[in-house]
Amino acid sequence: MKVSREQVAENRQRILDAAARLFRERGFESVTVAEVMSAAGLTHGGFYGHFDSKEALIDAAMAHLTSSQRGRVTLANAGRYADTYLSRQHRDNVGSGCQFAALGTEAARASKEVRHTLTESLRRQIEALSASSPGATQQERRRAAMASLATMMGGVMLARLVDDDSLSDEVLAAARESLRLT
Amino acid sequence: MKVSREQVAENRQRILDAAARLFRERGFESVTVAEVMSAAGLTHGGFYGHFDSKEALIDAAMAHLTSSQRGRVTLANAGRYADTYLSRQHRDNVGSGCQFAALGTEAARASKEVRHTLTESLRRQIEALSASSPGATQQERRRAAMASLATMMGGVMLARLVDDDSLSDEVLAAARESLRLT
DNA sequence: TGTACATCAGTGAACGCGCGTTCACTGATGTAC
DNA sequence: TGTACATCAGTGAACGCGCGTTCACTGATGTAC
Repeated sequence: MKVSREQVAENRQRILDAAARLFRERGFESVTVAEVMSAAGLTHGGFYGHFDSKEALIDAAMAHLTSSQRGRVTLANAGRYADTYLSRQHRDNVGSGCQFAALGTEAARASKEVRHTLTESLRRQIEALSASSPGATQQERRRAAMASLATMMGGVMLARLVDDDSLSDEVLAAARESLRLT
Repeated sequence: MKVSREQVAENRQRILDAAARLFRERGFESVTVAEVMSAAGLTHGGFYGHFDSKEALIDAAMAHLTSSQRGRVTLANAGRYADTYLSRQHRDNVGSGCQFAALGTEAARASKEVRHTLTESLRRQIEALSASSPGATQQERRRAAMASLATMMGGVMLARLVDDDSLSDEVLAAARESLRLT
């Protein structure tokens, strides 16, 4: 049955929200189109009315996250952002967390489009974080921001893969500590 | 046809080498058992004589890497290791590089066994790097080592996913620079 | 504003391909004598 | 040391399941009058 234009737009958002959460939780490959549609309250057949392919959904979901998360960093200063990023809260909620820490190594092998989307997203995060990073020159602050992001993303990635809670906490604390010193 | 015991052992090593390379290059899920066997110069049917399942191969391949890479860090001091790790050479050769930078976000969702294998591998890397890390106490050196590893792994992960060569180089340089300051 | 009809978003069955896994078979190995 | 035979690593066809994708159909929407 046909649905209203508003309903179509809302369904599309629900598909993107579900995809963005499921992809972060379980990876691009092991999430099925049918699961995404079901999580969005729809049936799988309607998927291709919204997207050309699963690949296109991946790209759209990454872009959706980028736009919905824009501006987050600038709300806090660099140190506060790092503490939030390197928290147990973030580590334990991969489905609503940073797409780089959740999908980074897979994204490196993703389509040209996905990589481009994520590159632009990273660029914005670097710029936002540069503003509140230490350094005398713009380039120094930019470098500090890039290094901080690497530490944060690497730290959360490691904290998530480790199977020992105490080591995981140690990794988060060590990364937070090292960012406090910069 | 039956083959000699030495040949069996050599074949097993070839399967593990091929798997370790292919998994790092393309991820656990998109590499097929048949591809691994073919890369090892065998046919897919013989796979189950060596391993119980693809999952068991993933675990064995990660353990294989861990044991074959043991001791690498200790050969150089922390700074030299970081420069090598954060090199274009490493970034551009994912198939022979660090398993965490190549597979980290996928590994966080892998089996209990794989996560355990990687946790032990990380523990060894932390200990090896601690020895040449800055800090007055053992705990400070350990924390410095963990933070450095997070920066290195996050840096290479980001440098690989970015679709812009100059930004990718900048990320590597920024991470190297920040480790030089610690 | 009300009615008739064309449109089209969503449904669910079906398709086809790829992949992990199994299995009967082959023939070289290695052991018993 | 040489021979006969049991073992078993590897082969390649086949199986079955799951997933991305397609398609005929349904029925609510929204437009033309």
